[in-house]
Amino acid sequence: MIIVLDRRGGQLTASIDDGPLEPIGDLASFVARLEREHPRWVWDDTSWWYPRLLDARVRVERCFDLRLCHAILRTSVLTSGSELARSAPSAWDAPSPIERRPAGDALFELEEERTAELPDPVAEFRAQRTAVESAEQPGRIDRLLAAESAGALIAVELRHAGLPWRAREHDEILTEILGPRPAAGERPAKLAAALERVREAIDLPDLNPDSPVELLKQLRNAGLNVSSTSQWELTEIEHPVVEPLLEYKKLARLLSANGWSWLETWVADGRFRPDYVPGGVVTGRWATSGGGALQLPRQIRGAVVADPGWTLVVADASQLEPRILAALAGDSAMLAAGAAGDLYAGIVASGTVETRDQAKVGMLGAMYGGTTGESGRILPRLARAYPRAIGLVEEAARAGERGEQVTTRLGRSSPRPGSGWQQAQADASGEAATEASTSRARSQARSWGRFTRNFVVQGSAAEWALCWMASIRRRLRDLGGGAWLTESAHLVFFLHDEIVVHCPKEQAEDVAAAVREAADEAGRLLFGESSARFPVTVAVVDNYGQAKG
DNA sequence: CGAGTGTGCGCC
DNA sequence: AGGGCGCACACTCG
Repeated sequence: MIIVLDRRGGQLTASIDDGPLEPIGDLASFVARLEREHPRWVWDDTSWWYPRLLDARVRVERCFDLRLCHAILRTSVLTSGSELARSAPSAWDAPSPIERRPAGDALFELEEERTAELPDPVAEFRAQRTAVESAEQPGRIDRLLAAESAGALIAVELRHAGLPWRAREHDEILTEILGPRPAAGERPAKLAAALERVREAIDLPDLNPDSPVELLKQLRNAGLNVSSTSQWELTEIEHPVVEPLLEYKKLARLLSANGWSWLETWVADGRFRPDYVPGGVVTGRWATSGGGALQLPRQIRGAVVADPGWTLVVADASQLEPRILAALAGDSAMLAAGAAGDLYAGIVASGTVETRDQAKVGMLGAMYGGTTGESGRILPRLARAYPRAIGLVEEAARAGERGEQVTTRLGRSSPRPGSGWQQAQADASGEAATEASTSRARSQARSWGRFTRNFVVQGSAAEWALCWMASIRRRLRDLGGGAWLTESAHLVFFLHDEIVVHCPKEQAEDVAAAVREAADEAGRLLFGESSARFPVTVAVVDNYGQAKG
């Protein structure tokens, strides 16, 4: 059963299995009643519809998020011949139609106006189905649309549930590292002490360390040969100011990014609720807004504490990206290296490199396009041992340098380079080409090649993660046996290749098993019965800080 | 005064 | 000459 929901003009209507649009009355009771038939709900934007349903304690199993699916179908090479991809940009291509309203901000008029202008979801759904059917392997892109849409549901559920957060533990961590919370406008004791040592070391009592421009000037005055104040450059320098300055920067970073004001702004009622943005990154990874949820430093993860009687199941996929690459390429030698356990250890065991760190640095360099230093030296050895895997990323890079698109396992394609890029390439090969324009074009081409090289791996890994999470969600729901979302095991955090489940203690073992089975299922969804393995590390802990990452 | 830009650093 | 982000802060500009 397919049910398309429409909210144009502020009027809620529904079309069931291609029937006419009819008014639905109360949204939550309508959805709750029909959900028993296991329909696929089709709507313009999950982030508009689903929070309302969850607030009324109504969950749905599956949906198509037309806006997210539209973005995929417009760009994918698999559907590039379709009407949907060839027509002019429409309202469906508009960026982020819904901004979260700060509490108490009355933007009601604005929203009314917007609803009136929304495009027709029924027509859009038909166009999308036609586009999918036109694809060479419709199942591939259809799986991507389903996964992307499942992700949209999960994103709203994550925010609804929130990440359990203890202000008291957070404060203790900050006090331990920075000293007690100071009065407004003052530096915490340990930060002030580090600054004092910096000022002594270069004898500048009124140095302002928070201004990179001034700091750089002063460091150069003091005789340090640096071109920036970044830590990677400072660590190379032998000077008494370096140690205290790096210490200061570390503490200042914690204070400004995740200090007491962060806590007051983003944590309420014992929960941290960021906005997750599925499809927020071109590669298909999620973005977040509000509180920097995807950059939570390890230092403060100890503030994530399970409720009494509950526990956290933390799971991350081991060496996900190189495993994805091995599977994409069907590189049997690399698949074998990952078969026994740690993939990097397997590369060492094969005799390709000497240490685990070399294996890791070399693989990361291959996937990111690193050419210098250690990774550049190791790459030739990897290329000899794993020609298919390394060949796949090299080919993706060459395609990008030619301005071509590349495509992930399930069919998300990289964007075409912008007009500026194409113009630069054209200029460099034209009559009036100069040495400068040629070299600029080369540099831009290589840069785009590094992007497309990484796109296939990062994007396919993001697809695996979506499938993994969707499977976890389904399994947790079965475990819950009818209990409401937050009253049984549920997802509370997601970080590219890592998830956290909050569950009653007695469910922990079942949850751990579900998470592992879901990883196997995700591997099959992407790669069928390949020999690719996707092991996950699972930890059952009281607080997130105890899970080793 | 707010908007926009650059720097630096947190995460994967 | 290393991919993808978001955020805070300093700073500039209108």
